Amino acid sequence: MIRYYEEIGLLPSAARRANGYRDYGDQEVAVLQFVRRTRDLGFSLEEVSALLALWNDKKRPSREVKRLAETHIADLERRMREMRAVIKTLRQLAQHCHGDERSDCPILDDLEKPRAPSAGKPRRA
Amino acid sequence: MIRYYEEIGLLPSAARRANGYRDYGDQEVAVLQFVRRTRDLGFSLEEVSALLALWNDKKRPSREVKRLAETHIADLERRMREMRAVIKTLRQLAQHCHGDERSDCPILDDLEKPRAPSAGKPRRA
DNA sequence: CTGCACCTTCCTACAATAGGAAGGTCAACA
DNA sequence: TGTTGACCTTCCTATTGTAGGAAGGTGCAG
Repeated sequence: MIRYYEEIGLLPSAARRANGYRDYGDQEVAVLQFVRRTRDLGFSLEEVSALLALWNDKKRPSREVKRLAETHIADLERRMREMRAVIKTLRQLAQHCHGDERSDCPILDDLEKPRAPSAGKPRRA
Repeated sequence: MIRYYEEIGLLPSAARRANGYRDYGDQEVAVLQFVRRTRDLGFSLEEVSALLALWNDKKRPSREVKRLAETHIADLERRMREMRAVIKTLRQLAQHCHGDERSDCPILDDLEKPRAPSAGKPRRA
């Protein structure tokens, strides 16, 4: 993955030791940790790239960082709302299903119906 | 996408008209709607495939359908918990950031720190 | 010396979807 | 009648990140 990050330009090319191995010092490790942390917080690699740039630019206004973070939060919140609606729908369906030996099943009956649940675009939230 | 579903065996090969075009009757359209609906509810193509099989098997016990649905619900709920934790963390970070011309930013300061937020595996929920 | 654990590059696959390129088909319209 | 335009067809590539195999090099410990 680190090699991939390097390849797409998210990370600068690492320094090499005499044997060709990548050489990571404290500074480089800090960058890698930064990337992992931002990834853990759900930022896309593109957003991580932007955050790295902001991180490296010691004089940028904090407004820019905050804006990026809030855009991401809004995105996560939208996805969470969609997810919540889906869960609600599914729970209702499951609730009405006997779940025993009988073959009639309101879950499948409902899935036949072509209506949409909530939002349209993102299928897998 | 339909062509892809056909290719991976999710859907049976569609009947063809004289000119080679795929021919969909009411039954086939119902299957397509079933797939779209299950996709909208966040089931993976593999799960959709299983649901289709259950749908086609008129004599299967509803228990099996319910089990599949509940497994999926549990999965969605897990992902939602992770998402909620991430959002909470991000909101706290954003809250302490001035968001103005000043360059000091607690968001970036925090991102340097290598601790993990909650779960480990799924990065992009 | 040998084995083993690492590293290197290159390439492939995965989940799903989107869309371009090149070509065929058909109905409508002047 | 001819042509335009909206479809369809297949084939191939890109996308977003991650995972891992294959083949080969490096270096340490026994």
